[in-house]
Amino acid sequence: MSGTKIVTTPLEVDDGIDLRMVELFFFAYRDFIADADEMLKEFGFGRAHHRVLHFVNRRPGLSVAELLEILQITKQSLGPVLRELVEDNYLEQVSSPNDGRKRLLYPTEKGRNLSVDLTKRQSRRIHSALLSIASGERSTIEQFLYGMVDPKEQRLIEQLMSRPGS
Amino acid sequence: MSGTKIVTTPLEVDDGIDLRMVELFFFAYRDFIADADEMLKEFGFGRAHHRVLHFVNRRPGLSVAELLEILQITKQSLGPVLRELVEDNYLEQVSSPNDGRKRLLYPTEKGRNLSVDLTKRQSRRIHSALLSIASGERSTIEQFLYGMVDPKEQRLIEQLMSRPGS
DNA sequence: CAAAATATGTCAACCATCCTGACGTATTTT
DNA sequence: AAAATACGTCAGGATGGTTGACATATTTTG
Repeated sequence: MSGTKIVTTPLEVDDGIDLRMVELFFFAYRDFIADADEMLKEFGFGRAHHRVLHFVNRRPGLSVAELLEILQITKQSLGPVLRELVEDNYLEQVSSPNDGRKRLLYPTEKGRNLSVDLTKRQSRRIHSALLSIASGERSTIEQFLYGMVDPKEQRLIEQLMSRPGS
Repeated sequence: MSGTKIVTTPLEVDDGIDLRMVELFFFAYRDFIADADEMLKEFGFGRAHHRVLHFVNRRPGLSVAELLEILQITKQSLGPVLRELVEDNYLEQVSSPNDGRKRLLYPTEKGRNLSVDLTKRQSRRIHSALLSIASGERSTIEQFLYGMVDPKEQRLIEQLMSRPGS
């Protein structure tokens, strides 16, 4: 009854709601991801392929289990994606010499090139966005983005982004 | 043959690839959107509902056609989403007094409240990310995010983020 | 060495969210 | 009166994820 009355005033910046930042962040990401999506479509791939390609390139020799852990998806979802990437020669699977059960994932040169191209495109957008910004303030942006990550996850991604770990 | 050789060296920051920024941006958005997703799930809603709710709150009295324009989806995709939001009393549809064909969309108080709650949560994350940053540098972040948006779209979203235009 | 645990792959069924195309209806414009 | 517009809806399909169950190869354990 009373709760169903309609509201005619636009939602505005108040109550400490940082509407502007929320919307900017949304639109910025939308266009950022579109760069890669567009390129992937030409290859008949989707975002799942992109993520797999990226992390295998970041950590060549990853096992399937480790990849699932990072991506937080199920084996059954990964299956087709992995198969396609291997069939089209972007990745290869090699039985681990230490533990024959494990299939280690490596990019081919073709896979490395695609990964680089995808990242380069996204990187170019970032670069041009940074042009309008004083060179010393780059670290401010990094700090902000890092601060947006869940504190629980910060250590994990720190690790992921740094040197290959094992 | 030669192109299928496997690569064992990890992808690193070089060739002007801003790998760190690309990954930070990805993880930052992942957690940013997770805030809203989590809350939406409790209501049985998805991201499509979120976007509709948001823009109707931003511009009460929007027509269906205008909404489709903003969301860049089809009428058929919007259909079920709109129906659910209306059924559950988050939105109402009112025939336009000027043009009876148009159904203007308004949030109910319930819809306004949910929209505010969703945005507040995302805003809180932004706020805490900004805490570690010198107060004067907020505009740097804004400038960066704005610069990430397609130049073609910048005017459009500028307009969307400012006053209701119609 | 036999049994249990692990790593992976695969089959089937299901669900959500988008899509295109076609058509119906109410309303307004010409 | 006819045409165009705004909206809704029905049918069919693609994608990308899910869970459960089961098969196989390999390693670890008792």
